[in-house]
Amino acid sequence: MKNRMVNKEMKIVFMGTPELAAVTLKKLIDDGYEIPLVITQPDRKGNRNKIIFSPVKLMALENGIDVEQPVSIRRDESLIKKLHQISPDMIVVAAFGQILPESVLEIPPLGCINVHGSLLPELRGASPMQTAILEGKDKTGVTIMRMDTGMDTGDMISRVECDILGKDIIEVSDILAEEGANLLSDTIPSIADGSAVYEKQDDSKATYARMINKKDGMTDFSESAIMVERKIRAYLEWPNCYSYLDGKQVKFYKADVQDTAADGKPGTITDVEKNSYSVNCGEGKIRIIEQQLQGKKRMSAGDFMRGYKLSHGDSFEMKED
RNA sequence: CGCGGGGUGGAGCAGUUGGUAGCUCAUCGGGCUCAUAACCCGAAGGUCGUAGGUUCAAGUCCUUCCCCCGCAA
Repeated sequence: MKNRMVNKEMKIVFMGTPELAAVTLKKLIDDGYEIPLVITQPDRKGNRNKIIFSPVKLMALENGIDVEQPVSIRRDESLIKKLHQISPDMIVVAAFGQILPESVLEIPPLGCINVHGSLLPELRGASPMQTAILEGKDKTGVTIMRMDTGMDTGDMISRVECDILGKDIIEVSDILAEEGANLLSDTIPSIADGSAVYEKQDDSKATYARMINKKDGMTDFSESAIMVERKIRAYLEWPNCYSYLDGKQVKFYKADVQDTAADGKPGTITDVEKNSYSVNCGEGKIRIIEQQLQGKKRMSAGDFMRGYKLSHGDSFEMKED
C-alpha cells in the first residue's frame, strides 16, 4: 500500500513450505516483484499414499513460477549453480525447513531475508508458534532478519507483535502469516534502499523452540489440565494430542480447563454430561469438547457419546510406542 | 496395488446363525412446572454409499466401483 515508489524490478527467489510461507509468497507476488524461482520441500506422501504438494508449491504453480524441490539444498550443487545464474537481488525465506549453507547465503547482494514466527531472540528454532502456545504466552510475533550461518541468529530488521492468548496453532499461524506478510512487504523497500536498520540479537536472552515429534502428541494426563489444554491447541495441526480409550486411539481437538479439582486418578473420566465429559489430570480436570475416534470422523463430544456409551470411571491410557 | 476401520431416518450408533430395520440425541405436537437445556406422552422422518450376483427371502453372503477416516510414510 505504501512504498509504491519502490523499484519492483527487484528479483527475489523465495524459499518456504507450509501455508504460512504460501501466504508470504502470495504477498510478494501481489506486490509485483519478479520471482523467477521458488524452492520448497520435496512432495510428501500424504494420507494413504496420495502425493501432497506443499502449499508453497501450489501457490507457485498457480502463478506459473518455476519450482525446485531439493532433498538437501546444501548438497544440491546444480541448484546452487542455478541460483548463481539467476543472481537474485534477495532471497526471502519463510519456514523452509532446511538450513541454508553459506554458499547460498552469500549469493544475493541484499542478503537472505528470513521471516520468523517469534519475537527474536525468543523462540529461535523449528516450532516458535507452537512453543509460544505451550508456554502460555499471551503475545508473540514475527521478526524479519537477515540470515547468518546460525539458527535464527541474524540481525533483526523489523518486527510486529501479535496477541495470541487462548488461540490455537491454526489461528496463530493465520495471524502471523498475515502480519508477517505485511511486515515483509513494508520492510523489503527499506532493505532495498539501504534505510533499514540492522539490530544485533541479545544472545543472552535467546530461548529455543525445539522440533516437535509425533510422540509429543501422546497425552500425559498426569500433567496439569492447563498444560494438557495448551498442548491440544499447540499440536492441533500436527501431531495432534491423542490418547487411548479401550485400546482405540482418540484425538482431542478442543477442550477447556475446568475450575474444579481432580477427583480421581489422571486419565479417568468424570462428569459425563450431555455434550461433554471431563478427564482428571494431575492437577485439575479438562473438559473435552471435540474429538475423533480412530476410523471415525472428527465430532463433538456430544455426538461421540451418543454412539459410544461412556461412563464415569472409564479411563484413558497411555500406550508405549 | 503399504496396513487397518467405516459408509443404516437431521446427528452419533445397534442390528444376533440372512426372514423387508432399532437405540440415544435433535425436530414437531401435547402435557407437567413459577420456570427449564429437566421430566412425561405422542408424531413425523430410512431406496440400509453405488452397480450387479447368490437366495423363496439380504443391512446381514459374494463381486465391482465411489467416498470418508486412523496408522505407517
